[in-house]
Amino acid sequence: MALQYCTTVAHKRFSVADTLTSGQCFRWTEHDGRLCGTAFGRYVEIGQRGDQLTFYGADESDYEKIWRRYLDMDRDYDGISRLVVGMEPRLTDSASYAAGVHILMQEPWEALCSFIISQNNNIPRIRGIIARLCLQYGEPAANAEAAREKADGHAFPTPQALAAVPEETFRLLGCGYRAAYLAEVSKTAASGGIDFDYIKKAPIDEARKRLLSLKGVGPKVAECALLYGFGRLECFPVDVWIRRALETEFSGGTALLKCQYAGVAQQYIFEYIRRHPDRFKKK
DNA sequence: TGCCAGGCGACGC
DNA sequence: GCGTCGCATGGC
Repeated sequence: MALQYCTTVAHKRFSVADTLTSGQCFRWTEHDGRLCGTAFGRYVEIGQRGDQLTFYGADESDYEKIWRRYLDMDRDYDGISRLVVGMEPRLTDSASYAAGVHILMQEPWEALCSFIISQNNNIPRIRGIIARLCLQYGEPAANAEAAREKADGHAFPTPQALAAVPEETFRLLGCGYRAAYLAEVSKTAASGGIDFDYIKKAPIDEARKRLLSLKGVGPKVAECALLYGFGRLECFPVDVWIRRALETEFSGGTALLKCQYAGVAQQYIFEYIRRHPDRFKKK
């Protein structure tokens, strides 16, 4: 696609591909070696060569205002990695595998919906459902005229847009039994019943309590939304894969689950599992 | 073809 | 509080 602007920045030990395909989000697509997607209403294609990142379709202001924060570029991940490995030497290898993974600062509403949809579901199907929702109900990104026909050129639908969608339509889009959850949470959010700003900065157990009060949001979905959508790096989502890893590799327990950067440690474990799936398949 | 999926709510005890 | 079960649907 012809994109009018591009901005290049350098960043050591960051991998945009590892970050955007590490299970934190379900929207980015890869075309011609670039990661393509929309967040905060802007479309971008991100290419990487070594430490050089190029944001096609983004000017410097877009990078500063959106992508720098979305990709969490200002945090000291080297320091966090050293801290995590210091607490848990068994994570040395996975921390190095996943050294380039940052925690995404996604829009809270998108993260919440995405992980409601993700429950008891597989990633290709989750991606399909979210793509159809965005294409049907999400606004096209203002800077991506040519991407209008594709889901990755659309914003995630607002609570208001989804609140107007009948539950049955969510079913037709493939949501299955999660359709009821999505319909209800959309109505709640659209009527102001979810205080996203408060959840961002509330004491963590209070933030958890708020999300757990929503139908269709259990411990796993709440932890994912908090970690990937509310910037709460102390959260540690436990899914079936992580549970298996904890049972096999960390059966003696680990202090990491309660550390300030538990979510980063979880990402290291998750990345490790992804690279060695045969070790963790269900028996 | 079945089994499984980045789980949750309802229910019974 | 804890264990069990049903749930929609498509990928593999």
